[in-house]
Amino acid sequence: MKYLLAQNKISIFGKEDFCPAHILECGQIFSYKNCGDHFEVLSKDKKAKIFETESGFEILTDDSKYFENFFDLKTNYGEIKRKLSKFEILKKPIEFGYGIRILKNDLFEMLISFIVSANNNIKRIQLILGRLRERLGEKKGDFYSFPIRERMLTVDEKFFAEIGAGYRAKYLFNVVRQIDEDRLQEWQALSTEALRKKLITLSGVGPKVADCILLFGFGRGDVFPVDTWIEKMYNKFYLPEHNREKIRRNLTDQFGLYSGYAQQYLFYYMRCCGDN
DNA sequence: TTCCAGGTGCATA
DNA sequence: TATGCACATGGA
Repeated sequence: MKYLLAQNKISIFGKEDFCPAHILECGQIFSYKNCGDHFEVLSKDKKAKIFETESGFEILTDDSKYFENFFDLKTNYGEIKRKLSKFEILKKPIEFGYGIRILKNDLFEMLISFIVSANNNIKRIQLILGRLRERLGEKKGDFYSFPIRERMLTVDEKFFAEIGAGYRAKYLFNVVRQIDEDRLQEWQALSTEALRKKLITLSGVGPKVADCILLFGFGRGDVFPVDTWIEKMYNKFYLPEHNREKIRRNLTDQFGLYSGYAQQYLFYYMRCCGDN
């Protein structure tokens, strides 16, 4: 995919490997808005607006370098889709979600966001994270940044319950006392398995949340987060199985280094047209 | 009213 | 190591 980087703008040429609706609505990010004629995306303390043009898309932002990495623009998704299309089960999902790209989002934001996501629905996750930004973030013009860890250390468990986190309030209160942004960055040096083990030691982080952080933050394509939708998919298209660890092992065995990409096409397809 | 949502923690055997 | 239950909340 061709694109051009300017000071305040990224121009995307072509629409085959980049679709804002697919990228933002496939459940890997919760801080975005469909504004009708454009999308708005928030990541950390930054914002971008995406407009469709005749030849592709334009991403308007103060930090085009950040969003070049965020949207993983250097990776060739045409090639990934070609490789994965060999699997019969992925043909329709890839056709359906052709414009998906796996984001490289902020690590701390992913940690907090996916702890909130556990046993929760996407609408409510968005609501809770929006309140978190408004209450603890910094005002940046017309939006609020995602709060930094230091700011989250200043509130008690009750605060997280008040913004709607429910029983996950305790996890959030604990996890900001276990970890900081610097430590997360350092963990990038670890192997996926070692990193996964570290993440699972954190409060509110189990196998599924760890895999989401690995995929959408650390850019590890060799993980396959198994949630309720993937379990449904597996039971429909593979075998009757409710042990999520077994499902995970079988799917990572099948898709290897491309597990995370396969997972996103399948997840998006199941959520949008699970009845077909 | 009950079920479900991008599950995890903890007790028990 | 494996299984089962409790856990907030709001929409369908």
